[in-house]
Amino acid sequence: MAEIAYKTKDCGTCPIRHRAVCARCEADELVYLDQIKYYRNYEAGQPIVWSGDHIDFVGSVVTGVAALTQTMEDGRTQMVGLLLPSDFLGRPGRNNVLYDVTAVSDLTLCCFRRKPFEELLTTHPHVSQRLLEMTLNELDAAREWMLVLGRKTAREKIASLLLIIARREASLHLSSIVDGSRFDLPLTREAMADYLGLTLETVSRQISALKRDGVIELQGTRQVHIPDFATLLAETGDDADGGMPD
Amino acid sequence: MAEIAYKTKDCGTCPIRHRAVCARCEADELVYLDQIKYYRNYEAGQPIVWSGDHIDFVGSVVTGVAALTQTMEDGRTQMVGLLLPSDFLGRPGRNNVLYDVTAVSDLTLCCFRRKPFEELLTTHPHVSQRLLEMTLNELDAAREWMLVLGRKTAREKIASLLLIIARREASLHLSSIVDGSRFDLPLTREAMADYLGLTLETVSRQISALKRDGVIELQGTRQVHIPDFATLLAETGDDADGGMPD
DNA sequence: AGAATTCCTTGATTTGGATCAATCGAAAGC
DNA sequence: GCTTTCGATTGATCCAAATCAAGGAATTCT
Repeated sequence: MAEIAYKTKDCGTCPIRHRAVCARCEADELVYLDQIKYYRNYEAGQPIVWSGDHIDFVGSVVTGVAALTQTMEDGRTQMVGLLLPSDFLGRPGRNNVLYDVTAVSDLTLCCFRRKPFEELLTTHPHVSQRLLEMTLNELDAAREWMLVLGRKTAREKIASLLLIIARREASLHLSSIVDGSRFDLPLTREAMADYLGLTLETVSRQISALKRDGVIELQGTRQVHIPDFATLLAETGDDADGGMPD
Repeated sequence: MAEIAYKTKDCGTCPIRHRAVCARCEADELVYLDQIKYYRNYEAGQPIVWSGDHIDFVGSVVTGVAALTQTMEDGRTQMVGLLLPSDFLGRPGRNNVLYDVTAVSDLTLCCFRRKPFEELLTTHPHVSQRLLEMTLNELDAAREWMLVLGRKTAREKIASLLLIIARREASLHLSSIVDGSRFDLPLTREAMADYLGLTLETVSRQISALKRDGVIELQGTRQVHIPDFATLLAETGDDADGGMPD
């Protein structure tokens, strides 16, 4: 079972605290958030909540990876959300979860009890504005994902996923030496298949093909090195610019 | 080109005005919204904005259907948003559009100039809370759509789309005699294909198959009658309950 | 009325990815 | 050290949907 640790220490990647609260709030709000904040730790593979469950917290990923998945009656499953560090989990105003949430790797969540968090939303407008911004970003990501699911080939799907992960890795290590061109895949082949609407065999074959063609290099089965981002980008089928910012 | 009509009359389905503003605001806010509100009309097939364009308004669909689509270099396209009456268009805080937006049928938008609307968001917190709620709903819809794109068969995809449209139609005529079991498809076969990640031939074949099997009835090519919702639901592959509310 | 266009249907063939099946390597348990 | 387990790889075969192709029905244009 998940160990629940009540602490008040800072969690480096929490976007609510750091961007919405710290940046613009007064000290008393920090104290308030600290009072309703706690940490949850999960091991790789553990379920966090099941679809339909009551849920009394929201939170964000501090370390590790969590996945939202939907399952059909006959067992077909599709991942519909991939939560990396700093991503937000949970939906204010809803009591029940619509998706299965599982820890894909070892995972630490920074959680807030839902009721007081919802109160904070009504009393501190910029928190809900920050949440709106984050949700809109997530919607944009979901729509890019739809293009991947609906129209890309297996090879393009794999290339797209590798690029997404590489970029996220890079953004986590902004100020460091790491360039994002070498990283550990946080997903099994099966999880990648669930993300991309493929089978794990096809994922394995396409990764082997990309390796054979020199687009990526592998150390063991999980550590990826991208010798040239442009080559990988060309394999995704996307435009070179990929949507200009603001 | 789009006719831009400056009017102040009420638009029946605008969720910002009716749910977020009318329900909880004072009269002066209505006046303010009226000052920045105007209508745009488009004919079926007309583009509204292209990906990358600057956009200076947000708004919501009053009548008709609009689509957000993404296009790859080689012309493959995927619809990533289907906007029916009462759906919101545009992203506060972003100057440029990420998707092509087109009128699928004749369309009327109720628009607000973006800058004053964004000011309203900061001065009237419950508007941004309402917008958050709407965005979260859209994200849920996007995630259900991902399951459709990633894991469903062509037949299940068609059944799912028909059910989505039937439900939306029904919700628009809540208090009327119409039961949603008979409606006009607002989409061409090609638009349905773009929605579902299929070709238009496959869409046509599967619709013919559902008709042959008595799941749906057709009057001409667009008017659909659903004799029994349970039968159609069974064709979607979804759970019978389909995610319980709250 | 006839021609052109748009939307849809249906048939024949191909193909990319699923499915079924065997094997391998690394880590964990006894 | 040996076995079990879990994740990954690779091969052989199959099938659902794509592709290629021909027409049909309804609407608009001339």
